[in-house]
Amino acid sequence: MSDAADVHFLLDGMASRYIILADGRRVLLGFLLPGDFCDLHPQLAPVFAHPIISISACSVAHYPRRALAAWRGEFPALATALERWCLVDGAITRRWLTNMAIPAEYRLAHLLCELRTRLAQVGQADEASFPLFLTQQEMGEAIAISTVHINRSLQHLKELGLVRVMNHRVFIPDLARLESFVGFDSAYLEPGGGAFSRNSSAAADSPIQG
Amino acid sequence: MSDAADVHFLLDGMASRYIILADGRRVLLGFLLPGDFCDLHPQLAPVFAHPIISISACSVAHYPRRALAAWRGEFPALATALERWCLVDGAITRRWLTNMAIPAEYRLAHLLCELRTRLAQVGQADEASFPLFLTQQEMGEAIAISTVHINRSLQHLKELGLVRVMNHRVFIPDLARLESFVGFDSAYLEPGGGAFSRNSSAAADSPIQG
DNA sequence: CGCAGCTTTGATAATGATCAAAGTCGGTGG
DNA sequence: CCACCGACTTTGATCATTATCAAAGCTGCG
Repeated sequence: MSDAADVHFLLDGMASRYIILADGRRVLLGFLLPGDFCDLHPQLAPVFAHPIISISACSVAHYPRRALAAWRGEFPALATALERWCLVDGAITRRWLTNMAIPAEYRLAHLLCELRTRLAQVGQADEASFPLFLTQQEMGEAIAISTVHINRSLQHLKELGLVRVMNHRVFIPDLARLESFVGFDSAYLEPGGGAFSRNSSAAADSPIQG
Repeated sequence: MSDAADVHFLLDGMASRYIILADGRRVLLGFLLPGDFCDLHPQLAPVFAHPIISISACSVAHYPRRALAAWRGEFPALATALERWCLVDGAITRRWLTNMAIPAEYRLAHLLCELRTRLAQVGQADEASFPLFLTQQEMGEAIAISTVHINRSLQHLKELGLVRVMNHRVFIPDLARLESFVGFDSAYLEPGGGAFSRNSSAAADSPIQG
């Protein structure tokens, strides 16, 4: 079907970039949501490619690389879109890295905030809930936490009344409270957005700022 | 001197991108070595900028952003260089993220391997040694490990005979052994390089592969 | 029904953080 | 030249977070 020389673009579903460690463990390096380019980078350097798995059923569009390269000159808007995605992708990765310094429970809450915001950007989430087809094991692989500990962290978030989960859907009774709990600021996900965040006052004990 | 609208380019020294957590801790998100662009991204989205500190005395060149933008069309090679740097930068960040899943000692060893390779690329390291002006605290901030634990991990690497440190210089008695210890593969740092790694056989117990 | 995959729970172990204090070293001022 | 100071490193002791192991409950599905 699709050629290795194509560029892929996720239309629907959820996928993830990953890497396998020597001991067999898998590390998820990011999630791809509808609208994201799957493999932009490899056009310059195949060696950078990370394999991708689908998390839920996905539909994908693919364009010949050559055409894409040509379009970049012809349609500046496309070039901007590509660059924009590179930037957001990089910002997300740096945020994940930043979050490795905060405790498991916060990292999990942050992941949920991030996914909700990104899904909302593509019309698949609102303030109160969003679909999530990750297993707890996959969540663990994404934020470098054992499955057992994910389970306990999630339970604690539930006990705190910050989230609820029902058949593959996360419910958030009070989004502002959840976001303030982790000090979540969506600025890094909104390159077009203003330079100032809405979420200006995080809780005094929330682990992130900046 | 330099205008906020300039693009900066590190000529000499070492600098680091960082973020400050709510509890005051600092997280280093990457190191900038000679030849690296300091703040390419912000031209599209100021909100993504992470502050930068100099680790050692640095010299920096700055170009007006507008000129750079213009040059991109005019000189494809420059455009390629910029993209190349974006890719390497992203690859490094993803590798750091990957490494958060492996134990402290390996993470530290990996950082040393990475810095050596990058410094070698700009003629500031050879197989046996390289200059390093990081304090142990800064190393800890880079790989999310407490200062005390960095000290102990480093000591252990010394005991294993993998590294030695003398006045701001890291000595590596046997580079192949150190790299195989962590399963270090420099492919992600060499976008121009072949698709296959030289370092094909990592030690059976090394924590990274792929 | 019964299996497979996922979640949940309990118990124990390991990694790494934190706290406190002492030791080293280079530089600076008297 | 020496004493002191500040920044960094090292050590010891204790604590916390998180991993690991093992087993039992769930749940959807063939």
